Amino acid sequence: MAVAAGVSKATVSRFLNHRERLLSPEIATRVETAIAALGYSPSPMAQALSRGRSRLIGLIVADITNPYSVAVLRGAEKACQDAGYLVMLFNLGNDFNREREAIDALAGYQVDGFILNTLGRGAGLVDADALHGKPAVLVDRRHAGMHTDFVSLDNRAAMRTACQHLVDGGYRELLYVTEPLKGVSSRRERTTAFGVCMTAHQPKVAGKVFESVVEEGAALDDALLALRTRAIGGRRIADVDAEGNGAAVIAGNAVVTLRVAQAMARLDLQFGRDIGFVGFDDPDWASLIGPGLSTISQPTDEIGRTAAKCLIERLKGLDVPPRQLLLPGELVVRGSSLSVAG
Amino acid sequence: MAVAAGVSKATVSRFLNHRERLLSPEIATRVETAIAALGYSPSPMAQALSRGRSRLIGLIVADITNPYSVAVLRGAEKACQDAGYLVMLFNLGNDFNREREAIDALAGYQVDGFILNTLGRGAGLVDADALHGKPAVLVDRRHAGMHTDFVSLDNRAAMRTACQHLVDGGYRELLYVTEPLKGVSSRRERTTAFGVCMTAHQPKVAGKVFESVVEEGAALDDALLALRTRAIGGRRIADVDAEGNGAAVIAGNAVVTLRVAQAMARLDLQFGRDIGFVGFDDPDWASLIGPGLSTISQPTDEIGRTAAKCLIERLKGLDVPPRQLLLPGELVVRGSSLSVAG
DNA sequence: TATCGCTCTGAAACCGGTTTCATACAATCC
DNA sequence: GGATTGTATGAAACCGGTTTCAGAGCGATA
Repeated sequence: MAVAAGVSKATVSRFLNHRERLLSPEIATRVETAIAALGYSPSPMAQALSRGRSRLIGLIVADITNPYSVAVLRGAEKACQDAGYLVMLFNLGNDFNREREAIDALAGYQVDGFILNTLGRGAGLVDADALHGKPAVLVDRRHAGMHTDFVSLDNRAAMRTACQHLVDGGYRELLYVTEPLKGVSSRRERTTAFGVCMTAHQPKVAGKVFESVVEEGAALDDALLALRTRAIGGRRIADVDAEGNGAAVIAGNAVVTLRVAQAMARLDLQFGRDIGFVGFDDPDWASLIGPGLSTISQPTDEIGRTAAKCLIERLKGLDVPPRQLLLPGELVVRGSSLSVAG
Repeated sequence: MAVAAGVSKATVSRFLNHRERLLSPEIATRVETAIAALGYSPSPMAQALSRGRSRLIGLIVADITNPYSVAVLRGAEKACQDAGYLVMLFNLGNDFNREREAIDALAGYQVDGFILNTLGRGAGLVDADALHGKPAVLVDRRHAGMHTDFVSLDNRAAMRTACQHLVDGGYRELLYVTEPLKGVSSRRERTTAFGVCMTAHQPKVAGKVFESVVEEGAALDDALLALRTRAIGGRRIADVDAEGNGAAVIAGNAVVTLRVAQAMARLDLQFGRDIGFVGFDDPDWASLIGPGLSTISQPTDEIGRTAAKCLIERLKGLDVPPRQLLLPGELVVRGSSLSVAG
C-alpha cells in the first residue's frame, strides 16, 4: 500500500488517523487515490496490536437458549455496530465454571470492554481484577462485589405492578413460580419483591413461592392444585368467584411461563377461568395460550442498547461512579388475568 | 516473558508451538516455570497477525430475532468452542446490503472462515471471491453461484412427510403459507416441494400457496376462510368429515405458524377441529396452542454443529468438492393434525 | 546572511508473536 | 584429529499497523 502511493507507511497511517491535518494536500490526494485504487483498508488486527484497543466488545451470556438473552444481545449488538464496534460472543451454555475462561479468551483478543449476562459465582468467579482492567457492564444479573454499571428491568416495580394488578382483579391466593434462585440476583430480587408485596397486602392476600425445577413437572402440578384448593376450599366455584377469591400464578420468566402453561394443560385447567396468571417476559406466543397470557413485558431491546451505550461511554473515558439503570416493564393485560368478579 | 525465563522469545514460541521437541529439557523446564509463574498466555491477536490464522470463525446471520438462527448459532458456537475456535457474530438485522460489509469487517479480523445464514442477494451480494479466499459454509440458504459446503434441513423430504401425513389424515384441501419467497432458497425449495407433492396426489388433493406478509393479517384471514369454504362447500361439517374432506394449513416456518395461529384466534377457528395444521419448526410453545400443533422439527442444533464441523474440516485442509448435507426433519404429531375421519 | 522555528515526511522502534537464518557446540565419522 | 553432521539456541526479519524521533525544506526574524 505505502509503496503504491510512493510514500512511507507512517504517512499512510497519518492519513488514516489524523486525516489531512498533518499532511500536505499533494501527498494526501496521492494517498487517497492509491487507497481508492487498491480498495485498501487497514487491518483491525494490526491496529489492535499496536494501539492496544480493538473496537471489539466481548459479550458473554450465560445461556443463549434463553430468549431474554437473545433479545438483549440483539439490542446490544445493534448499538455496538452503530458505534463502530464489533461483538465477540461467548456463550457459557450455563457452564458457570467457564466464566473466567470466557473473559480471558476475549481479553486475549483485546476486547475493549465486556457486557456480561452471567452468574458471577462459582469457580469461574469474575472479580473486578479478572477483567484485565477493562470496563464492563452487567445486564440483568448483578455480581457480588463487582463495581460496574448495571442495567436491568426494575424488578421491584414490575413485581409491584403485577401483584397490584392481580389483587385489583380480585385474586387473593397468589403463587410466585420461579426458577431455582441459585444466587441469580434477578431471581432473588423478584422473589424478595413478591414477599414485600404480599406483606403489604396482608391479611387480605396470601402468597407463596415455588421454585420450579425442569425435571419435576409433577411437583409444579401439585403446587398448582394446592393453590387452587387454598383459594376455593371445598366450595362451589360460583360462590367463590362472587366473593372475589381467585387463585393466580405469577411466573418469574418466560421459561417458567412455559412450564406453568404445560402444567395447566396437563391438569386440564384453564388460565383466567380456573387460575389467573401474569408472567414476566412477553414472548410472542403469549397471546395465543388459552385466553391470552397477561405479561410484564421487558424492554429487552432498550436494555441491550443501554448496556452497550454505558460501556461505550466508559470506553470514551467517562469516569463516574458505577451506575444502575433500572428500566420499567410494561404490564400487558390479556385474558389470563381478567377480574374474578367480572 | 522471554526475559523472565532468560531466553529469547523465539525459544518461548518454540516451547508453545512445538512443545519440547526442539528444546533441551533444561531450557524447557525453565520456560515452563516462567510461564507458570507469570500466568503468561500468548496473545491470540499477535499470533493471528503473524500466522495469518486467528482461530476465529465469522458467523453472519440475516436476523438474530429468528429463533431458527439462534438455535443454529448455538450448535455452531458450541462446536467451534470445542474445536478451540471463537465465534465472531455479525447480525445483519435483515439489512441485506450490509452482507458485504459484514464479510469485510470479519475478514479484517482475520477470521479463518465463515458460517453464513444470509440471503446472498442484492447490493451486498457475496460471491466467491468476496470471501477473501477463506472457506465458508452456507446454512439453510443457498447462494446462487457460490460453491461452498451447504447444510440444511432436507426440505423436500420434510415437505413430503408433512403432506403425506395430512393426506393420510383425510385432508383434501391444503394451503401452504410461507413468508414472501424473495429469492430465499429454503422458502423456494419448500414451496416447490409443496407443488410437487400436490401434483403427486392429484386429483384427490388440491393445494394452494399463500405468501403471507406481516402487515396484512386480513389477507391471511381471507385465505383461511376461503380454504375452509373450498373444503366443506355449502355442506354440513358432519357430512364432510365422514367423507374425509378436511382443510389443512402447512406453515413454512415458526414465524408463519405464529401468524396463522393469530389468524385462527381472530376467526375463532380451532386447530384440528376446523382446520388441520402442520408447521415447519418446532418451537417450545407448539404443544400449548389449541390441541397442540403438529410440526416438522428441525435438528437445528445438529445443523449448527455440522456446519461448524464442515468448516473446521476445510480449515484443516480437507479439499473435496462442495458438499451438501441435508439433515432429516422429524414429524411431531399433535392434536392439530388428527385424522379427519377419526 | 545566519538563526530560529514551523511544517511535513521518512526512518526506526514498537506491539507480541512466528519463522528463517546463522552460529555455537557436541557427537560421529574416517 | 580434522572434517562432517546434527542439535539447540539466539538474532533478525516479518506480520501490518502506530508512534516517536530526527531531519529536510522553507519563511520569518535579527
